[in-house]
Amino acid sequence: MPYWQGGGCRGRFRECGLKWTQTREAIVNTLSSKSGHLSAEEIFFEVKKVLPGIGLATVYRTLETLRELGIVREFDFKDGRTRYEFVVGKENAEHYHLICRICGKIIDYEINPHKEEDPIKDFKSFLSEKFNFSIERSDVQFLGLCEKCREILDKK
Amino acid sequence: MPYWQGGGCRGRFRECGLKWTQTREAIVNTLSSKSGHLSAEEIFFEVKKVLPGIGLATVYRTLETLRELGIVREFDFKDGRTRYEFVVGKENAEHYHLICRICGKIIDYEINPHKEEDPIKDFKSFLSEKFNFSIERSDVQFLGLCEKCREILDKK
DNA sequence: CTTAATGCAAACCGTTTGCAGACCA
DNA sequence: TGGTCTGCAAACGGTTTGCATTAAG
Repeated sequence: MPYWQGGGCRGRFRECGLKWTQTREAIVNTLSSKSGHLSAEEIFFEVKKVLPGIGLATVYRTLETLRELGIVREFDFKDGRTRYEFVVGKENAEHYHLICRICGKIIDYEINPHKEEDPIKDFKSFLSEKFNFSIERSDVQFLGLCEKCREILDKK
Repeated sequence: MPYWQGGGCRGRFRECGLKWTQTREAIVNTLSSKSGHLSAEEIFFEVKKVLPGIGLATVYRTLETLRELGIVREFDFKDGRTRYEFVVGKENAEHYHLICRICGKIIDYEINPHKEEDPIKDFKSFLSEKFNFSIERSDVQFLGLCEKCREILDKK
């Protein structure tokens, strides 16, 4: 059984005086098993398979709690819905996204802080110092054309 | 008279078979005179001072057109509304934003490509090559604490 | 005179909220 | 048992759309 089930997350909830319910466990399990960037609705339908009675509002409320606890992270890919990603086990990892403006494909480039150095670490230090600003997290997206869509465009 | 009024933008509109109307001119003038990151509603009320009969839908439709023409750029600062910025005259400039999570203040760090080199140019080249992806524009935001809010927090 | 652009109001849609009932500690 | 949490449905708010009218070229 993965370590966070009934473990890490449950403990974090309890420390904060929050209750660990089957609904919350189901949502955390979905987030941790499905990789990628899920929308609230996608999570809702996924959890519905296990708990058919779940409500969409509960998913939103749980996601907000999970975000406050640092268990999930929000992303906005400008498609009209917020997307969520499970970050337990990679708390300090940095994400960089390449988003294709044609097909919407998202390439996730992730830095494992134990292995590699953040490629824009120096730039962050520079900005922190220049503006006396404490950077807590970053949201770095590059928009453009993926390989396939560029090939299709080139042929036209 | 600034060069874009009845000039650059008007020409760009005509080239595309689009009409240059007083409404569009008023919106462009507002965008170019008010610096910063305006929401559609802020633009709406600003233009209303000159054209009281303007409708909010027209502002949205015009902003979409301006975005397609590359005259404005969209930003999402996670406050629930899209923000727009006039980019004529700084087409190749890169923007980096520091956003305070307490007061919402946005520090805009802009690179003038004629004077300075993009601080994350190498990282972009690296990603482009690694994923065979053409980066057209970037959206780089750092969230954290500004000087004042950190001082307030420290005193507590 | 033709076609695009506008204003209005209603629709849209992701998200939030109020509340009565259910559940965890 | 007491305080959360949940599901439901209604509300919310930024954005979009349909349509009749107006205005640009």
